[in-house]
Amino acid sequence: MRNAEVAQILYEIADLLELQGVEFKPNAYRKAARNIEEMAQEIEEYRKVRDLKDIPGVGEAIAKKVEEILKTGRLAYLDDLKAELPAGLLQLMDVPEIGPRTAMHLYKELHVTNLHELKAAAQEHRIRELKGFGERSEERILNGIRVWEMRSGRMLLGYAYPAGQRVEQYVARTAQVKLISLAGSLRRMKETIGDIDILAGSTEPERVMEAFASNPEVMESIVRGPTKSSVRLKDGVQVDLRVVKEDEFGAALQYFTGSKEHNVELRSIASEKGYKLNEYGLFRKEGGEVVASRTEEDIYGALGMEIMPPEMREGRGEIRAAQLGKLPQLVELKDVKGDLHTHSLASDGAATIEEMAGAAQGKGYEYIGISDHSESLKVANGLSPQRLRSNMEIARSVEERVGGIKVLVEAEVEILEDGRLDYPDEVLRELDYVIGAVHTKFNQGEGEMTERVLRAMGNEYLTILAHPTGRVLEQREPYRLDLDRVMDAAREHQVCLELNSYPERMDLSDLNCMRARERGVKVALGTGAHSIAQLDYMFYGVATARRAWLESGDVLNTMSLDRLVEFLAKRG
DNA sequence: GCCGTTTTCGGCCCGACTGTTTTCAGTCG
Repeated sequence: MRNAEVAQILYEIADLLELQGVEFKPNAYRKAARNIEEMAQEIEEYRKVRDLKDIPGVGEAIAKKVEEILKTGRLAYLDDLKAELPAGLLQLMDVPEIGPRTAMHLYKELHVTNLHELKAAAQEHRIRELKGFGERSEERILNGIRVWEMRSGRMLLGYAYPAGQRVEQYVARTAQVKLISLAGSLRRMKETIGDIDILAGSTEPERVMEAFASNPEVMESIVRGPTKSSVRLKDGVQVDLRVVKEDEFGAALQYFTGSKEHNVELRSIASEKGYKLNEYGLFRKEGGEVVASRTEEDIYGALGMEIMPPEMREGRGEIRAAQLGKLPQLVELKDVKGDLHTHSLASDGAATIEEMAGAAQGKGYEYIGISDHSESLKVANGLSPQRLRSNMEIARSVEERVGGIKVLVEAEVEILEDGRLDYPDEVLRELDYVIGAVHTKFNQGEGEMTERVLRAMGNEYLTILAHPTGRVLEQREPYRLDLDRVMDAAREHQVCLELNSYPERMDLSDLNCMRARERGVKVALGTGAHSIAQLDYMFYGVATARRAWLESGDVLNTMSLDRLVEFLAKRG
């Protein structure tokens, strides 16, 4: 059983307990679930060598339950909990504005057990008759259902970031805005974003709120207070704006950047030190005078630690590292010396090799890898060996014409159903390096898929495994693959795992990149760009690498051209 | 249910906003 599946069961327990009005336990279960979900190792392996109680948040009781889950694949306790309440009640809590209290209340008073019945009850005006509810609450619930029905999931970072920047710049034009920043999960560069958070510093919040609401991209206003407003943009995404005084900006930025787990941890440290931390500042508990508030550096500094980049603030050990002065030197965009995965007109790209090389040179890259698809991927106009060779010649001549950039000729080679590569070795040998990728037969079983990928990695010409889990965010689950074995093989054969920066992929994920780093497997950054504009996706790939605590030395293409060539020669 | 250089028992982050309230409960982030 996978860590995510174990965690899922614990999350479900938390939701059910919360529904029953049980205090504190839900959070205990969630904490344990989250730590299991994010473990570097499969919990089945972990159990063999260590005590489950060594996992933070897992004590006597949860350890026993996890044992039961791992042994039997299910948990009697969860079955019992489920038996006490209708299954659809959990679904109610997915509707914005409906929490555990409201869900339970509606169930007890109106016998509403699922979304369908909730909608009917609201439309028949039965909710407004309840004590504690009114016309407005009923409308709010109906609106919540509409939003729930409309929303297709979370927004991808690659699209949310530009949207956030647009709104930020719009608000920033207001004269009363002295300081402004993106905040929340967008500032932490999470791969998907629930809503966009923006923080402004100003002494005239009403004017800022006015400007915010006047943005032509705004469809409706959700809440409007003196310090907090929320709107929904025409494309459905929610944007929250907070306005604080300038000298509180640092405290507020820290607070609204989060994550929740990071903040909870930081607050308890503040409390241990005799302080109280909130969005207005760090205060002494006794007397209440301000200790720090103006900048984030001041806050973290007063708590006895270095400030860490927003991408790290996920409550994954960064606070401890900061206390010890052992924060990593995260990789930066400027460290990247070239894009290792791009496409040209020859297969399914939209630009010529010359145009791609010119754009790469304009970015200050030392090299670019042109990796068109291999022959069997017909939908992408995959190249026959003959066309591949003519592509190589074009690349050489481009190199001479454009100058100042090395064009590496490679290919994104299909890993066939049985793990063979789509070109014979004598063709692979001619390439500067080889990227292997799975684009077909996603539905193989875990054993079959793992063997397929391992066999391909055993090919001496394979340098990089592209988008190793095959997921497409919000669309397709990763294929069934034993990633632990793949990572072990990657280390053994010196194969690099790709962090494909295409917003829909972002594969490996931040957590999987962390696992790669811990195992000493190098990560190769590539955009999979099909056009010149998409070369910019490198920015998001670097951000994800930073979320994985990767340093420049963990990433293949921070190498200079000379070192890269040396590295490739050693392999092939 | 978990956890501990203030605790092995008694805590468990904290504040804004909304709606239905005469002082607060629920939700959200």
